[in-house]
Amino acid sequence: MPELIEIESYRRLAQDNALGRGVVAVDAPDPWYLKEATSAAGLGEALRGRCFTAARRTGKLLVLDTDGGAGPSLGLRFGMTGVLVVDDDRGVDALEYSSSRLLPAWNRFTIGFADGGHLRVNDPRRLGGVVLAPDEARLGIDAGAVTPAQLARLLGDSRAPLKARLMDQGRLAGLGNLLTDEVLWRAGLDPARPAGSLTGAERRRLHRHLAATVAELGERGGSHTGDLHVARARGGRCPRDGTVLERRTIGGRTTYSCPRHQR
DNA sequence: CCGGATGTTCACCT
DNA sequence: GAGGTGAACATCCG
Repeated sequence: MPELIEIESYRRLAQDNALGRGVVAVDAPDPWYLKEATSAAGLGEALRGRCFTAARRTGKLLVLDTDGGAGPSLGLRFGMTGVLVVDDDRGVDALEYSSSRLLPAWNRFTIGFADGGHLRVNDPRRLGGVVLAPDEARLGIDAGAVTPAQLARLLGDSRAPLKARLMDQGRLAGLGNLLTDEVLWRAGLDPARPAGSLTGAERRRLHRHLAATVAELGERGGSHTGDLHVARARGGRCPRDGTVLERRTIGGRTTYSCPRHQR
C-alpha cells in the first residue's frame, strides 16, 4: 500500500473533489471489507442524505467527516493494493505491487453522489477496509508531524528492534515497510538495534531524516521511489558505499540494510 | 510453478 | 507484559 505518502495523496484527491457533494447511494457489496461491526445497511443509513465536509488523515487511515463533524465519520484503509478513485481520477499514478487496471470486480466500496459522480475504493487483494466512525485514538502520532521529543518518547527504553517500533501504528502512524527501510538507511541506523539504545544524537538524526524522507519521496512520487528500494532492484548494492545489501526479516517484514554504514 | 510483495488482525508461542 | 511467528486475504511479477 500505500504508506503515509500515498494516503496523503488520496486525502488531497478527496478534499479537492469529494467535499460538498450529496451522497445518494452507498454500495458495499463485500461484507469482508467492512470492519469493526460496520454493516452495509449501517453505512447507507449513516451516509445517505449527508455530504463530506472534510478529508483528514492519520497515518494510513483516511477519514471523511460528514456535515461539519455533526454526522458520523467514514474511515478508509487501503491495505497494500487499495486505490481511491473519485469520478475517474485516481489518487496516485502507480502503486508498486498493484496492476494499473481497475477491474469493476475489485470495487469494494462505492459512494454515489447526487450529481452522478462517485467515490470508490478499488482493491484487488481486499486488504483494505471501510469503517464507520473509526477509532482514531488507537493510532499513534502521525509520522509526518511527530516532534523530536515525541519520537524520543515513543522509542522509550524498548528492546524491540528499532524498525518494529517505528512501524508500530499505535505509536507512530504512517510508516510502512519501504519508507521505514529508506529512513533508517538514510539515517545510518541498523534496523535491528533495540529502539531504546539510540543516543540523543542518533534520535535527532533519525527525526531529521524521517521528516526529510517523507517530504522528498512525496515529491518524487511515492514510497517506492526511495534510493534503497531502487538499488535493491538493481544489483542490491548500497548506493552510498557500494556494499552488498543485507536482507533480513525484522518485525515480521523483509528488511534491506547496509551492513557497513547502518550501525 | 513458486515465492514474495507498500498491511492489519488474530491466535498462539516464548 | 513484551515480542515473535504464522495464517488469512487475492493478485501480480520475476
